[in-house]
Amino acid sequence: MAAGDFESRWLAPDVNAVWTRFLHVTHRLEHRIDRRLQEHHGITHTQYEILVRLADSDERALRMSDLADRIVTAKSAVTYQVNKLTDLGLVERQKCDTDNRGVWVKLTAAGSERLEQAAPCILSLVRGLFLDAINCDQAAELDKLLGIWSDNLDEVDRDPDGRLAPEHG
Amino acid sequence: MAAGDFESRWLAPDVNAVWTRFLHVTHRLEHRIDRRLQEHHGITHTQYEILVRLADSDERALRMSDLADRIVTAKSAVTYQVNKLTDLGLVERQKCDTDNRGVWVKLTAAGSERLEQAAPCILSLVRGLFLDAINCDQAAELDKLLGIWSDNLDEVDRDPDGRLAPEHG
DNA sequence: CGCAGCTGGTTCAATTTCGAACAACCTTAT
DNA sequence: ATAAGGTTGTTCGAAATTGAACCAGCTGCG
Repeated sequence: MAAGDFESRWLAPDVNAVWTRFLHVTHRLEHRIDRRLQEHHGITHTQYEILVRLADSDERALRMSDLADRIVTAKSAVTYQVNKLTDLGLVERQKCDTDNRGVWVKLTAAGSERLEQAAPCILSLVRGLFLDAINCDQAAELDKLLGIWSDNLDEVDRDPDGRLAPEHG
Repeated sequence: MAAGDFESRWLAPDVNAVWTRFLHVTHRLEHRIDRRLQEHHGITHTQYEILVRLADSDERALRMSDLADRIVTAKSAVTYQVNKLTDLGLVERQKCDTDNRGVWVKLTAAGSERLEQAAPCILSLVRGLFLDAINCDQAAELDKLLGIWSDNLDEVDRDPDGRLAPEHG
């Protein structure tokens, strides 16, 4: 088997190591944040992310689908979690005047408060684990990489099985 | 509120953006790989990862706990998935002679074959999405970052709530 | 030896996620 | 107007994940 042949079906060992490590680290990060959040603040990482996205938005409200896009889950999962958060009083649904199908999910005062309680704890964790390790240049570099990956994902979303663009065509 | 005060509780906007983007991209990647794997090869990403870890190991076998560490899930999830893979004939359990509690999970010929079928499909996706975007220097840089993050995670695992080392102590 | 404590793996109930199916509503074209 | 096609959000059943409880076997110390 030719070297190029090998390369085309498998990954070079070092590159493979980076990928494996990437998966491993992202999973561990996710896991650790989730655990900290649940133990100290009684909410899931998903729920926390919903609160954050809402707080970051104009009017502190977002549409269900918009939320689903931002936290990258199925719509049904958003319905499920918004129900939970509503029960907790951290979030409320409001009718959408311009679209009768639509629902605005809005952060309540209690939700805002809960977020402000939880955020420092999580942000210090994220800083300690993730951000303190990189300087400005590296952050910029990483951001650039993330941008490219994101664009690539957009492209794959348009053409999930890569039929349209066969090898640099 | 002083600027430093703000900084200590929240993240600077640009750094925050990197973190948000990181979460978003990693979730999308995960999601896309999972989907491709299920549609084309009828196995989950978790299951695929198990096969990969086994294939990468001496004797093409690993202990249950070892597997749990490598794919970063609860032990019970490994039990569940190994049962599924056993039903599919892709994996088999073997007694451990040195420890009667222990179980070796071993890749079967069928498992090996299935992995060889699925791998190119996934690797080309990973390449296209992730790896082609980075050159050697960037890969090295990323690997270094991942190493630091991993070390930080090790440290947090030893001291989950950061009581022992209060602020650069 | 014998017993306390630890580790490896499974079982179980509870939680979360997913995708498909669905109903309601918007949009566009004719 | 109206019919076709796309969106929005919910419901539902199936699958996956988790942590706690548990048993069995190892380890170390008296």
